[in-house]
Amino acid sequence: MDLKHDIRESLARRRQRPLVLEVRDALEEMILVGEIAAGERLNEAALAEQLGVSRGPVREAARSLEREGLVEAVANEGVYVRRLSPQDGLELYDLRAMIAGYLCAAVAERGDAAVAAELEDFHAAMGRAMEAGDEATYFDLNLSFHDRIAEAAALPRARALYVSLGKEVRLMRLKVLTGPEALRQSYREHARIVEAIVAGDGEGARVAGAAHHASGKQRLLDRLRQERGACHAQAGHADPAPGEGRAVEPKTDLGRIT
Amino acid sequence: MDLKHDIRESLARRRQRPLVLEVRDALEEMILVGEIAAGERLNEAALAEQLGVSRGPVREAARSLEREGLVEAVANEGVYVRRLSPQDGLELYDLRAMIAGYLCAAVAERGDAAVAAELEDFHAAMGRAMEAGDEATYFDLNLSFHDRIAEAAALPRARALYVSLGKEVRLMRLKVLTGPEALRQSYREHARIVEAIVAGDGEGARVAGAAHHASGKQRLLDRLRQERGACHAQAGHADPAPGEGRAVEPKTDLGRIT
DNA sequence: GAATTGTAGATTGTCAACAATATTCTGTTG
DNA sequence: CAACAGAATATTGTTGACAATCTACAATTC
Repeated sequence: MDLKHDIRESLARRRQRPLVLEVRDALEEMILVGEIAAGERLNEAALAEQLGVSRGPVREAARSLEREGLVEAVANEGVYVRRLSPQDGLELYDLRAMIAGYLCAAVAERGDAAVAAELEDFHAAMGRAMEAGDEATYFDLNLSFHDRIAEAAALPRARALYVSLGKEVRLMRLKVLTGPEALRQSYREHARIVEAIVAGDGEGARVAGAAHHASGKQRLLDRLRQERGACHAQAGHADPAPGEGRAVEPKTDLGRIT
Repeated sequence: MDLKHDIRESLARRRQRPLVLEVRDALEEMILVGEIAAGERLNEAALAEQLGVSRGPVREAARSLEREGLVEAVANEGVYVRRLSPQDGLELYDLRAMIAGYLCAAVAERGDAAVAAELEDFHAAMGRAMEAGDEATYFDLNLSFHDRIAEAAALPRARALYVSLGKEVRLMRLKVLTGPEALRQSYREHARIVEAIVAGDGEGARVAGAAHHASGKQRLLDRLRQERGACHAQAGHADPAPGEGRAVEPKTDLGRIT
């Protein structure tokens, strides 16, 4: 209900922002935060009422989110928060790795000393957070670090893609950057990236950036294996044929992907 | 006007396809074909009437196209067919090259003999078209060839991205694959791709696929230089400071592309 | 008792009207 | 004649209502 307040307020402040954008942001947030779970349907009327708007903007926002890959629409039935299979997740990591490499290379080749210094500062701060064992701070700084690179590359399409894929990844709701070893590894990889950028080594930056994300993929793989194992062990419940662990089709079987 | 007929007809045939999808396809076609020029505004009411629907579905379709990068919306003003700067075009080619490489590698590593054989057939047919100097046929086969690869890779997100980026590229309306030399070069590069896929050489396929698209980018660059040269020669009009040639104001001087 | 058909409720699909905003044209003034 | 103010017009933003469709449940039939 306070969401409604939020929207109305920001609406009053700046009338030039169309409702559909507010609604899109609100829906995106709900989805990414898990307030609307994966596989769940978005009820237009309910959401419209909750947000204090009519259904039109909600529908438009949903279309937007559909193209971005956060939801999928089924005719005459509704839009569902997308549910990612492990394969989908791995594919997303691959794509993100490639684009990250592209962005890092661009930053390095651009050779902007100010940006390089800024990244070094970020890296130093992350080092301190790591030493202090402050995972939350490290996590935030990590986000900013990569955002800054994406921005500094001056490649708008690639940046948008990178951000968008990042949101999609979040749909899996698997925390991958946890534990002191993971942090340490991340830190080392960041060092490589910063080094290459400072040195103006485009190819090196590409490789370092891609490798960094690839190791994230590796941790995801480990985590998936571990989850699958735990699932089997703790319940042994009718886990439908391994490799088909997608489940929760919106309705018929339009859902199963794998 | 016959578009209206088309839509109504297909609507009557299969009622399960929401209007917004028909409208989206129609708009996309209009844009890609150039019926609505780059920089032009999409008039909701006019389009709605032309297509025989109300403005709701048109608006939804526009949002969809916006996320795909074919149009950009300005608040209280309208949505405009996106106008690509040369930089945008080059960035699109880079992204497409990376993703193409990723797809080719996946196909090669999948090692599906039937797909490999199919691609060899395509390639042979393209060779015949090239010998016959039949550019149109070569062009179509080229499309199918790459579509087939994208499909066979079984990477849905990457494929969607590849297709989407391809549409964006078309916004530039620059024919890059023309002339016997270009065809011959394309054919040679295809040969490398097919070779690597047949051999199951993932890394080789990636490199070959990326290189193929990179040479497309090179041709684009040449073409841009040539256009710029011609433009300067014939008019010498106030070309705003090179490096700032991005522009893309939807309103004022929407018109010049470089 | 199981399967099937019919009906009621809920939800999405579409539309047309109204409100808000931007653009254009015209008349006035310096 | 140029520049500006203001009205007229065109266009987008938003809404509530209606139609079409689907889901779930109950009654009926074999």
